[in-house]
Amino acid sequence: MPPSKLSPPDEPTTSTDSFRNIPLLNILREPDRREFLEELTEAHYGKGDYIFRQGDPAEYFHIVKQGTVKCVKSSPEGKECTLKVLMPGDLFCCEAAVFDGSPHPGTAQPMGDVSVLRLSKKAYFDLLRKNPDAAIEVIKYLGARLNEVQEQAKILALDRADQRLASLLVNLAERTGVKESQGFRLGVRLTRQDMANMVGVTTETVIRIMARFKKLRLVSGNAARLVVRDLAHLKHMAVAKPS
Amino acid sequence: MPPSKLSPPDEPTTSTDSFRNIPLLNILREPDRREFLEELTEAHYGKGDYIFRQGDPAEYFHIVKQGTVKCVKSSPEGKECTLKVLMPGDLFCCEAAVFDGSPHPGTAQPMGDVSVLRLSKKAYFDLLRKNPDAAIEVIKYLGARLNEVQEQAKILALDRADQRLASLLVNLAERTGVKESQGFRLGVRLTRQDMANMVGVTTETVIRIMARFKKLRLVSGNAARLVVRDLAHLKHMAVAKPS
DNA sequence: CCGGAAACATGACATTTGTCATATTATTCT
DNA sequence: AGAATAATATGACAAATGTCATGTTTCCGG
Repeated sequence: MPPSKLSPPDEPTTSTDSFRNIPLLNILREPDRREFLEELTEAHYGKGDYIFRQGDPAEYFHIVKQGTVKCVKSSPEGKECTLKVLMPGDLFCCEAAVFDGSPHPGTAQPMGDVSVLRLSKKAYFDLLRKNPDAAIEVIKYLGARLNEVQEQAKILALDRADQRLASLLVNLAERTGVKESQGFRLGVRLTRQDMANMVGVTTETVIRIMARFKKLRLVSGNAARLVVRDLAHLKHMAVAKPS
Repeated sequence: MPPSKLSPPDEPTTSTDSFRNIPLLNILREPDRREFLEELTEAHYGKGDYIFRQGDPAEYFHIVKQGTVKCVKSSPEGKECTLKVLMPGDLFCCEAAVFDGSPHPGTAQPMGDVSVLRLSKKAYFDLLRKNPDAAIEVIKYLGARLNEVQEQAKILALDRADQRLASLLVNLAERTGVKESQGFRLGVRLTRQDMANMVGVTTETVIRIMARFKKLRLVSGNAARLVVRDLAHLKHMAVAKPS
Protein backbone atom coordinates (compact mmCIF):
# COMPACT_ATOMS: atom_id res chain seq x y z
CA MET A 1 0.00 0.00 0.00
CA PRO A 2 2.72 2.54 0.79
CA PRO A 3 3.98 5.04 -1.75
CA SER A 4 4.17 4.76 -5.49
CA LYS A 5 7.32 5.83 -7.29
CA LEU A 6 10.44 6.26 -5.22
CA SER A 7 13.37 8.30 -6.39
CA PRO A 8 16.86 7.53 -5.09
CA PRO A 9 17.53 9.17 -1.72
CA ASP A 10 19.13 12.08 -3.47
CA GLU A 11 20.59 15.01 -1.59
CA PRO A 12 17.61 17.25 -1.06
CA THR A 13 19.07 20.55 -2.16
CA THR A 14 17.40 21.28 -5.48
CA SER A 15 14.15 22.72 -4.27
CA THR A 16 11.66 25.54 -4.15
CA ASP A 17 12.23 28.91 -2.54
CA SER A 18 9.88 28.24 0.30
CA PHE A 19 11.79 25.08 0.97
CA ARG A 20 15.23 26.61 1.44
CA ASN A 21 14.80 27.68 4.99
CA ILE A 22 13.52 24.79 7.04
CA PRO A 23 15.10 25.02 10.49
CA LEU A 24 14.86 21.30 11.03
CA LEU A 25 16.60 20.54 7.76
CA ASN A 26 19.30 23.08 8.40
CA ILE A 27 20.02 21.28 11.61
CA LEU A 28 20.27 18.01 9.73
CA ARG A 29 22.69 19.57 7.31
CA GLU A 30 25.23 20.38 9.99
CA PRO A 31 28.38 18.30 9.57
CA ASP A 32 27.99 15.89 12.47
CA ARG A 33 24.38 15.05 11.71
CA ARG A 34 24.80 13.65 8.28
CA GLU A 35 23.85 10.23 9.51
CA PHE A 36 20.24 11.30 9.65
CA LEU A 37 20.32 13.23 6.45
CA GLU A 38 21.25 9.99 4.77
CA GLU A 39 18.22 8.28 6.20
CA LEU A 40 15.93 10.78 4.56
CA THR A 41 14.26 9.33 1.50
CA GLU A 42 12.21 11.13 -1.06
CA ALA A 43 8.85 9.96 -2.31
CA HIS A 44 6.72 11.29 -5.13
CA TYR A 45 2.97 11.27 -5.43
CA GLY A 46 0.49 12.37 -7.98
CA LYS A 47 -3.19 13.15 -8.29
CA GLY A 48 -5.32 10.32 -6.94
CA ASP A 49 -2.55 8.83 -4.77
CA TYR A 50 -2.65 8.73 -1.03
CA ILE A 51 0.42 9.45 1.06
CA PHE A 52 -1.31 7.56 3.83
CA ARG A 53 -4.87 6.90 4.82
CA GLN A 54 -6.87 7.26 7.96
CA GLY A 55 -6.39 4.08 9.95
CA ASP A 56 -3.10 3.06 8.36
CA PRO A 57 -0.25 2.34 10.77
CA ALA A 58 2.11 5.30 11.08
CA GLU A 59 5.60 4.45 9.94
CA TYR A 60 7.28 7.63 8.83
CA PHE A 61 7.84 11.18 9.80
CA HIS A 62 7.34 13.48 6.79
CA ILE A 63 8.39 16.81 5.41
CA VAL A 64 6.73 18.38 2.39
CA LYS A 65 9.36 19.16 -0.19
CA GLN A 66 7.39 20.27 -3.21
CA GLY A 67 3.73 20.80 -3.94
CA THR A 68 0.87 20.88 -1.48
CA VAL A 69 -0.70 18.15 0.59
CA LYS A 70 -4.11 18.14 2.18
CA CYS A 71 -4.94 16.57 5.53
CA VAL A 72 -8.41 15.12 5.55
CA LYS A 73 -10.54 13.44 8.15
CA SER A 74 -13.65 11.55 7.30
CA SER A 75 -16.57 10.68 9.49
CA PRO A 76 -18.21 7.25 9.65
CA GLU A 77 -21.06 8.49 7.43
CA GLY A 78 -18.60 9.40 4.71
CA LYS A 79 -18.58 13.15 5.13
CA GLU A 80 -15.16 14.72 4.81
CA CYS A 81 -13.38 17.61 6.34
CA THR A 82 -10.10 19.11 5.19
CA LEU A 83 -8.14 20.24 8.21
CA LYS A 84 -5.04 21.71 6.69
CA VAL A 85 -3.22 22.39 3.47
CA LEU A 86 0.46 21.65 3.96
CA MET A 87 3.06 23.59 2.00
CA PRO A 88 6.71 22.97 1.29
CA GLY A 89 8.54 22.97 4.59
CA ASP A 90 5.61 21.71 6.59
CA LEU A 91 6.20 18.71 8.82
CA PHE A 92 3.65 16.01 9.35
CA CYS A 93 3.34 12.99 11.54
CA CYS A 94 5.68 14.47 14.09
CA GLU A 95 2.93 13.47 16.41
CA ALA A 96 2.17 10.87 18.90
CA ALA A 97 1.11 8.59 16.09
CA VAL A 98 4.73 7.98 15.26
CA PHE A 99 5.59 7.02 18.84
CA ASP A 100 2.93 4.80 20.24
CA GLY A 101 1.57 2.37 17.76
CA SER A 102 -1.65 4.18 17.03
CA PRO A 103 -2.88 4.49 13.45
CA HIS A 104 -3.07 7.67 11.42
CA PRO A 105 -6.01 9.79 12.60
CA GLY A 106 -6.49 11.17 9.11
CA THR A 107 -5.60 10.90 5.46
CA ALA A 108 -2.86 12.80 3.64
CA GLN A 109 -3.37 13.33 -0.05
CA PRO A 110 -1.42 15.27 -2.63
CA MET A 111 -3.03 18.21 -4.42
CA GLY A 112 -1.30 17.73 -7.75
CA ASP A 113 2.27 16.53 -7.96
CA VAL A 114 4.07 16.37 -4.69
CA SER A 115 7.38 15.27 -3.33
CA VAL A 116 7.89 14.42 0.28
CA LEU A 117 10.90 13.59 2.43
CA ARG A 118 10.49 10.77 4.88
CA LEU A 119 12.33 9.52 7.91
CA SER A 120 11.53 6.16 9.45
CA LYS A 121 9.91 6.17 12.84
CA LYS A 122 13.06 4.79 14.39
CA ALA A 123 15.44 7.25 12.77
CA TYR A 124 13.13 10.10 13.71
CA PHE A 125 13.11 9.00 17.30
CA ASP A 126 16.90 8.71 17.34
CA LEU A 127 17.21 12.11 15.80
CA LEU A 128 15.12 13.65 18.54
CA ARG A 129 16.93 11.78 21.25
CA LYS A 130 20.36 12.82 20.07
CA ASN A 131 19.61 16.35 18.92
CA PRO A 132 17.79 18.59 21.32
CA ASP A 133 17.89 21.31 18.70
CA ALA A 134 15.89 19.16 16.38
CA ALA A 135 13.45 18.28 19.13
CA ILE A 136 12.99 21.93 19.93
CA GLU A 137 12.26 22.71 16.32
CA VAL A 138 9.61 20.03 16.32
CA ILE A 139 8.15 21.44 19.51
CA LYS A 140 8.00 24.87 17.96
CA TYR A 141 6.34 23.51 14.89
CA LEU A 142 3.80 21.50 16.82
CA GLY A 143 3.08 24.47 19.04
CA ALA A 144 2.43 26.67 16.06
CA ARG A 145 0.18 24.04 14.53
CA LEU A 146 -1.72 23.62 17.75
CA ASN A 147 -2.41 27.33 17.94
CA GLU A 148 -3.48 27.32 14.35
CA VAL A 149 -6.00 24.52 14.76
CA GLN A 150 -7.33 26.09 17.92
CA GLU A 151 -7.93 29.30 16.06
CA GLN A 152 -9.65 27.29 13.37
CA ALA A 153 -11.82 25.52 15.92
CA LYS A 154 -12.82 28.88 17.34
CA ILE A 155 -13.83 30.04 13.89
CA LEU A 156 -15.83 26.88 13.26
CA ALA A 157 -17.53 27.24 16.62
CA LEU A 158 -18.43 30.91 16.47
CA ASP A 159 -18.56 32.25 12.95
CA ARG A 160 -21.10 32.20 10.16
CA ALA A 161 -20.42 30.50 6.86
CA ASP A 162 -19.47 33.69 5.06
CA GLN A 163 -17.05 34.67 7.80
CA ARG A 164 -15.44 31.27 7.80
CA LEU A 165 -15.03 31.44 4.06
CA ALA A 166 -13.57 34.93 4.29
CA SER A 167 -11.07 33.68 6.88
CA LEU A 168 -10.10 30.81 4.64
CA LEU A 169 -9.52 33.04 1.65
CA VAL A 170 -7.44 35.48 3.66
CA ASN A 171 -5.42 32.64 5.08
CA LEU A 172 -4.72 31.01 1.75
CA ALA A 173 -3.99 34.30 0.07
CA GLU A 174 -1.43 35.12 2.72
CA ARG A 175 0.16 31.71 2.75
CA THR A 176 0.10 30.77 -0.90
CA GLY A 177 -0.88 33.90 -2.79
CA VAL A 178 1.30 35.45 -5.47
CA LYS A 179 0.87 39.15 -6.11
CA GLU A 180 -0.77 40.04 -9.39
CA SER A 181 -2.17 43.21 -10.87
CA GLN A 182 -5.66 42.25 -9.73
CA GLY A 183 -4.74 40.99 -6.27
CA PHE A 184 -3.36 37.72 -4.97
CA ARG A 185 -3.66 34.63 -7.04
CA LEU A 186 -3.86 31.50 -4.89
CA GLY A 187 -1.09 28.99 -5.38
CA VAL A 188 -3.44 26.07 -4.98
CA ARG A 189 -6.16 24.67 -7.16
CA LEU A 190 -9.29 24.92 -5.10
CA THR A 191 -12.82 23.93 -6.08
CA ARG A 192 -15.90 25.18 -4.24
CA GLN A 193 -16.18 21.66 -2.97
CA ASP A 194 -12.67 21.88 -1.50
CA MET A 195 -13.56 25.11 0.22
CA ALA A 196 -16.75 23.60 1.52
CA ASN A 197 -14.76 20.79 3.11
CA MET A 198 -12.45 23.29 4.73
CA VAL A 199 -15.07 25.47 6.33
CA GLY A 200 -17.63 22.83 7.19
CA VAL A 201 -20.54 23.81 4.94
CA THR A 202 -22.08 22.41 1.77
CA THR A 203 -20.83 23.08 -1.69
CA GLU A 204 -24.00 24.97 -2.57
CA THR A 205 -23.48 27.34 0.32
CA VAL A 206 -19.93 28.06 -0.79
CA ILE A 207 -21.10 28.65 -4.35
CA ARG A 208 -23.70 31.15 -3.19
CA ILE A 209 -21.32 32.99 -0.91
CA MET A 210 -18.58 33.08 -3.52
CA ALA A 211 -21.09 34.51 -5.97
CA ARG A 212 -21.78 37.28 -3.46
CA PHE A 213 -18.05 37.86 -2.95
CA LYS A 214 -17.61 38.01 -6.68
CA LYS A 215 -20.34 40.60 -7.01
CA LEU A 216 -18.61 42.65 -4.33
CA ARG A 217 -15.33 42.38 -6.28
CA LEU A 218 -13.66 40.63 -3.37
CA VAL A 219 -12.61 37.64 -5.45
CA SER A 220 -12.63 36.40 -9.01
CA GLY A 221 -11.94 33.25 -10.95
CA ASN A 222 -12.57 29.60 -10.35
CA ALA A 223 -10.83 26.46 -9.09
CA ALA A 224 -8.02 26.65 -11.62
CA ARG A 225 -7.28 30.29 -11.01
CA LEU A 226 -8.65 31.95 -7.93
CA VAL A 227 -7.78 35.57 -7.24
CA VAL A 228 -8.33 37.39 -3.98
CA ARG A 229 -8.87 40.99 -4.98
CA ASP A 230 -9.67 42.75 -1.75
CA LEU A 231 -7.81 41.22 1.12
CA ALA A 232 -8.52 44.03 3.54
CA HIS A 233 -12.26 43.84 2.97
CA LEU A 234 -12.26 40.07 3.41
CA LYS A 235 -10.26 40.42 6.58
CA HIS A 236 -12.76 42.83 7.95
CA MET A 237 -15.64 40.66 6.86
CA ALA A 238 -14.15 37.73 8.76
CA VAL A 239 -14.65 39.50 12.06
CA ALA A 240 -17.69 41.68 11.43
CA LYS A 241 -21.35 41.43 12.41
CA PRO A 242 -23.94 40.12 9.89
CA SER A 243 -23.90 41.76 6.49
CA MET B 1 -1.60 41.24 36.98
CA PRO B 2 0.13 37.86 37.29
CA PRO B 3 -1.03 35.27 39.81
CA SER B 4 -2.63 35.80 43.16
CA LYS B 5 -1.44 33.82 46.16
CA LEU B 6 1.84 32.02 45.86
CA SER B 7 2.81 29.19 48.14
CA PRO B 8 6.49 28.45 48.82
CA PRO B 9 8.03 26.33 46.08
CA ASP B 10 7.27 23.23 48.06
CA GLU B 11 8.25 19.80 46.82
CA PRO B 12 5.37 18.83 44.62
CA THR B 13 4.72 15.34 45.89
CA THR B 14 1.49 15.64 47.85
CA SER B 15 -0.98 15.40 45.00
CA THR B 16 -3.96 13.74 43.44
CA ASP B 17 -4.05 10.24 42.00
CA SER B 18 -4.25 11.43 38.47
CA PHE B 19 -1.23 13.55 39.17
CA ARG B 20 1.11 10.78 40.29
CA ASN B 21 2.12 9.60 36.87
CA ILE B 22 3.22 12.54 34.77
CA PRO B 23 6.07 11.35 32.55
CA LEU B 24 7.57 14.80 32.36
CA LEU B 25 7.62 15.17 36.13
CA ASN B 26 9.06 11.74 36.62
CA ILE B 27 11.90 12.75 34.40
CA LEU B 28 12.44 15.85 36.48
CA ARG B 29 12.53 13.76 39.60
CA GLU B 30 15.52 11.75 38.48
CA PRO B 31 18.56 12.49 40.63
CA ASP B 32 20.61 14.54 38.19
CA ARG B 33 17.76 16.77 37.15
CA ARG B 34 16.93 18.26 40.47
CA GLU B 35 18.11 21.64 39.30
CA PHE B 36 14.94 22.02 37.28
CA LEU B 37 12.68 20.57 39.88
CA GLU B 38 13.81 23.37 42.13
CA GLU B 39 12.82 25.95 39.59
CA LEU B 40 9.24 24.70 39.60
CA THR B 41 7.01 26.98 41.60
CA GLU B 42 3.45 26.38 42.60
CA ALA B 43 0.67 28.89 42.14
CA HIS B 44 -2.92 28.78 43.41
CA TYR B 45 -5.96 30.27 41.81
CA GLY B 46 -9.61 30.50 42.67
CA LYS B 47 -12.91 31.25 41.03
CA GLY B 48 -12.82 34.50 39.15
CA ASP B 49 -9.02 34.56 38.80
CA TYR B 50 -7.21 34.30 35.54
CA ILE B 51 -4.06 32.24 35.15
CA PHE B 52 -3.32 34.35 32.13
CA ARG B 53 -5.37 36.22 29.59
CA GLN B 54 -5.51 36.32 25.85
CA GLY B 55 -2.94 38.85 24.70
CA ASP B 56 -0.76 38.69 27.82
CA PRO B 57 2.91 38.00 27.20
CA ALA B 58 3.78 34.34 27.78
CA GLU B 59 6.29 33.90 30.58
CA TYR B 60 5.82 30.45 31.99
CA PHE B 61 5.37 26.89 31.05
CA HIS B 62 2.60 25.30 33.17
CA ILE B 63 1.47 21.97 34.52
CA VAL B 64 -1.90 21.50 36.15
CA LYS B 65 -1.44 20.02 39.61
CA GLN B 66 -4.90 20.08 41.10
CA GLY B 67 -8.30 21.10 39.87
CA THR B 68 -9.37 21.87 36.34
CA VAL B 69 -8.51 24.76 34.08
CA LYS B 70 -10.38 25.91 31.02
CA CYS B 71 -8.78 27.30 27.89
CA VAL B 72 -10.93 29.98 26.33
CA LYS B 73 -10.67 32.06 23.22
CA SER B 74 -12.79 35.09 22.63
CA SER B 75 -13.66 36.79 19.40
CA PRO B 76 -13.57 40.54 18.84
CA GLU B 77 -17.37 40.72 19.22
CA GLY B 78 -17.13 39.24 22.69
CA LYS B 79 -18.34 35.75 21.93
CA GLU B 80 -16.44 33.02 23.71
CA CYS B 81 -15.39 29.52 22.94
CA THR B 82 -13.97 27.00 25.38
CA LEU B 83 -11.40 24.90 23.61
CA LYS B 84 -10.28 22.52 26.29
CA VAL B 85 -10.70 21.53 29.90
CA LEU B 86 -7.30 20.75 31.36
CA MET B 87 -6.99 18.17 34.12
CA PRO B 88 -4.23 17.39 36.61
CA GLY B 89 -1.17 16.34 34.64
CA ASP B 90 -2.00 18.43 31.60
CA LEU B 91 0.71 20.72 30.30
CA PHE B 92 0.01 24.11 28.88
CA CYS B 93 2.00 26.77 27.12
CA CYS B 94 4.51 24.25 25.91
CA GLU B 95 3.91 25.99 22.68
CA ALA B 96 5.54 28.41 20.43
CA ALA B 97 4.21 31.19 22.62
CA VAL B 98 6.89 30.43 25.15
CA PHE B 99 9.67 30.61 22.58
CA ASP B 100 9.12 33.53 20.30
CA GLY B 101 7.79 36.57 22.04
CA SER B 102 4.20 36.20 20.90
CA PRO B 103 1.36 36.76 23.36
CA HIS B 104 -1.02 34.12 24.67
CA PRO B 105 -3.53 33.20 21.99
CA GLY B 106 -6.17 32.48 24.61
CA THR B 107 -7.17 32.78 28.23
CA ALA B 108 -6.64 30.17 30.94
CA GLN B 109 -9.07 30.27 33.83
CA PRO B 110 -9.57 28.00 36.81
CA MET B 111 -12.83 26.14 37.25
CA GLY B 112 -12.93 26.25 41.01
CA ASP B 113 -9.78 25.99 43.11
CA VAL B 114 -6.71 25.10 41.18
CA SER B 115 -3.02 24.70 41.74
CA VAL B 116 -0.53 24.89 38.97
CA LEU B 117 3.20 24.27 38.68
CA ARG B 118 5.18 26.76 36.65
CA LEU B 119 8.58 26.88 35.08
CA SER B 120 10.02 30.10 33.71
CA LYS B 121 10.41 30.36 29.98
CA LYS B 122 14.17 30.26 30.34
CA ALA B 123 14.29 27.25 32.65
CA TYR B 124 11.86 25.42 30.40
CA PHE B 125 14.02 26.06 27.41
CA ASP B 126 17.12 24.86 29.27
CA LEU B 127 15.29 21.79 30.37
CA LEU B 128 14.41 20.89 26.81
CA ARG B 129 17.89 21.63 25.54
CA LYS B 130 19.56 19.46 28.14
CA ASN B 131 17.06 16.64 28.38
CA PRO B 132 15.97 15.02 25.17
CA ASP B 133 13.69 12.77 27.21
CA ALA B 134 11.82 15.77 28.46
CA ALA B 135 11.62 17.22 24.98
CA ILE B 136 10.23 13.98 23.67
CA GLU B 137 7.58 13.93 26.36
CA VAL B 138 6.56 17.40 25.35
CA ILE B 139 6.43 16.34 21.73
CA LYS B 140 4.23 13.41 22.63
CA TYR B 141 1.95 15.62 24.61
CA LEU B 142 1.68 18.24 21.90
CA GLY B 143 1.07 15.57 19.32
CA ALA B 144 -1.75 14.10 21.34
CA ARG B 145 -3.25 17.55 21.84
CA LEU B 146 -2.98 18.32 18.17
CA ASN B 147 -4.86 15.17 17.27
CA GLU B 148 -7.46 15.97 19.84
CA VAL B 149 -8.14 19.46 18.54
CA GLN B 150 -8.23 18.20 15.00
CA GLU B 151 -10.85 15.68 15.97
CA GLN B 152 -12.74 18.47 17.66
CA ALA B 153 -12.49 20.64 14.57
CA LYS B 154 -13.87 17.81 12.49
CA ILE B 155 -16.81 17.51 14.85
CA LEU B 156 -17.47 21.24 14.76
CA ALA B 157 -17.28 21.21 10.98
CA LEU B 158 -19.46 18.21 10.27
CA ASP B 159 -21.84 17.40 13.10
CA ARG B 160 -25.17 18.73 14.26
CA ALA B 161 -25.62 20.38 17.63
CA ASP B 162 -26.97 17.25 19.32
CA GLN B 163 -24.11 15.14 18.02
CA ARG B 164 -21.54 17.63 19.19
CA LEU B 165 -23.13 17.72 22.59
CA ALA B 166 -23.21 13.93 22.74
CA SER B 167 -19.51 13.84 21.86
CA LEU B 168 -18.75 16.34 24.58
CA LEU B 169 -20.62 14.37 27.22
CA VAL B 170 -18.94 11.14 26.23
CA ASN B 171 -15.58 12.80 26.31
CA LEU B 172 -16.05 14.37 29.71
CA ALA B 173 -17.57 11.24 31.16
CA GLU B 174 -14.57 9.25 30.04
CA ARG B 175 -12.01 11.75 31.17
CA THR B 176 -13.50 13.04 34.39
CA GLY B 177 -16.40 10.74 35.21
CA VAL B 178 -16.61 8.74 38.42
CA LYS B 179 -18.68 5.57 38.35
CA GLU B 180 -21.93 5.74 40.30
CA SER B 181 -24.95 3.52 40.54
CA GLN B 182 -26.76 5.63 37.92
CA GLY B 183 -23.84 6.07 35.56
CA PHE B 184 -20.87 8.41 35.45
CA ARG B 185 -20.95 11.56 37.42
CA LEU B 186 -18.85 14.29 35.82
CA GLY B 187 -15.95 15.56 37.85
CA VAL B 188 -16.45 19.12 36.68
CA ARG B 189 -19.13 21.67 37.39
CA LEU B 190 -20.66 22.42 34.04
CA THR B 191 -23.53 24.77 33.26
CA ARG B 192 -25.49 24.61 30.01
CA GLN B 193 -23.74 27.83 29.17
CA ASP B 194 -20.36 26.13 29.59
CA MET B 195 -21.43 23.33 27.33
CA ALA B 196 -22.70 25.82 24.80
CA ASN B 197 -19.29 27.46 24.72
CA MET B 198 -17.65 24.13 24.18
CA VAL B 199 -19.76 22.96 21.26
CA GLY B 200 -20.31 26.28 19.56
CA VAL B 201 -24.06 26.73 19.97
CA THR B 202 -26.30 28.94 22.10
CA THR B 203 -27.28 28.19 25.66
CA GLU B 204 -30.92 27.76 24.64
CA THR B 205 -30.00 25.11 22.15
CA VAL B 206 -28.06 23.19 24.76
CA ILE B 207 -30.94 23.45 27.19
CA ARG B 208 -33.36 22.03 24.67
CA ILE B 209 -31.09 19.22 23.64
CA MET B 210 -30.28 18.35 27.23
CA ALA B 211 -33.99 18.25 27.97
CA ARG B 212 -34.34 15.73 25.16
CA PHE B 213 -31.42 13.71 26.46
CA LYS B 214 -32.98 13.79 29.89
CA LYS B 215 -36.26 12.48 28.55
CA LEU B 216 -34.37 9.66 26.88
CA ARG B 217 -32.66 8.88 30.19
CA LEU B 218 -29.25 9.53 28.69
CA VAL B 219 -28.31 12.07 31.31
CA SER B 220 -29.61 13.59 34.52
CA GLY B 221 -28.83 16.41 36.88
CA ASN B 222 -27.63 19.96 36.45
CA ALA B 223 -24.45 22.02 36.55
CA ALA B 224 -23.58 21.04 40.10
CA ARG B 225 -24.07 17.34 39.54
CA LEU B 226 -24.26 16.03 36.04
CA VAL B 227 -24.63 12.31 35.47
CA VAL B 228 -24.14 10.52 32.18
CA ARG B 229 -26.44 7.53 32.39
CA ASP B 230 -26.15 5.89 29.02
CA LEU B 231 -22.69 6.28 27.63
CA ALA B 232 -23.14 3.72 24.88
CA HIS B 233 -26.26 5.39 23.56
CA LEU B 234 -24.61 8.79 23.59
CA LYS B 235 -21.60 7.38 21.80
CA HIS B 236 -23.82 5.99 19.13
CA MET B 237 -25.77 9.20 18.89
CA ALA B 238 -22.55 11.13 18.30
CA VAL B 239 -21.99 9.36 15.01
CA ALA B 240 -25.51 8.58 13.82
CA LYS B 241 -27.81 10.14 11.24
CA PRO B 242 -30.60 12.50 12.37
CA SER B 243 -32.85 11.27 15.12
C1' DC C 1 -12.45 18.88 -31.54
C1' DC C 2 -15.77 16.10 -29.51
C1' DG C 3 -18.05 13.74 -25.68
C1' DG C 4 -18.25 12.84 -20.96
C1' DA C 5 -17.25 14.29 -16.56
C1' DA C 6 -16.33 17.83 -13.32
C1' DA C 7 -17.28 22.24 -11.70
C1' DC C 8 -20.33 25.99 -11.16
C1' DA C 9 -24.95 27.87 -10.76
C1' DT C 10 -29.85 28.66 -9.25
C1' DG C 11 -34.45 27.92 -7.29
C1' DA C 12 -37.88 25.93 -4.05
C1' DC C 13 -38.35 24.12 0.05
C1' DA C 14 -37.15 21.71 4.64
C1' DT C 15 -34.56 21.70 8.72
C1' DT C 16 -31.69 23.41 12.11
C1' DT C 17 -30.31 26.81 14.98
C1' DG C 18 -30.45 31.53 16.72
C1' DT C 19 -32.98 35.42 18.93
C1' DC C 20 -35.75 37.54 22.19
C1' DA C 21 -39.00 37.62 25.65
C1' DT C 22 -40.57 35.76 29.77
C1' DA C 23 -41.06 32.26 33.41
C1' DT C 24 -39.61 29.16 36.84
C1' DT C 25 -36.31 26.88 39.79
C1' DA C 26 -31.69 26.56 42.25
C1' DT C 27 -27.84 28.58 44.62
C1' DT C 28 -25.50 31.75 47.13
C1' DC C 29 -24.77 35.36 50.38
C1' DT C 30 -25.72 37.72 54.44
C1' DA D 1 -34.82 32.69 56.16
C1' DG D 2 -35.07 35.80 52.56
C1' DA D 3 -33.27 38.55 48.87
C1' DA D 4 -30.43 38.62 45.00
C1' DT D 5 -28.36 36.25 41.45
C1' DA D 6 -27.43 32.47 38.47
C1' DA D 7 -29.19 28.56 36.09
C1' DT D 8 -32.76 26.14 33.75
C1' DA D 9 -36.87 26.18 31.00
C1' DT D 10 -40.25 27.24 27.15
C1' DG D 11 -42.54 29.48 23.27
C1' DA D 12 -42.90 32.21 19.02
C1' DC D 13 -40.60 33.69 15.45
C1' DA D 14 -36.50 34.85 12.34
C1' DA D 15 -32.39 33.75 10.07
C1' DA D 16 -28.98 30.67 8.35
C1' DT D 17 -27.92 26.68 6.14
C1' DG D 18 -28.97 22.11 4.14
C1' DT D 19 -31.32 19.30 0.59
C1' DC D 20 -32.77 18.11 -3.81
C1' DA D 21 -33.63 18.85 -8.43
C1' DT D 22 -32.14 20.66 -12.59
C1' DG D 23 -29.39 23.32 -15.79
C1' DT D 24 -25.29 25.53 -17.67
C1' DT D 25 -20.42 26.02 -18.21
C1' DT D 26 -15.71 24.51 -18.08
C1' DC D 27 -12.25 21.17 -18.36
C1' DC D 28 -9.87 17.13 -19.99
C1' DG D 29 -8.74 12.75 -22.38
C1' DG D 30 -9.05 10.23 -26.63
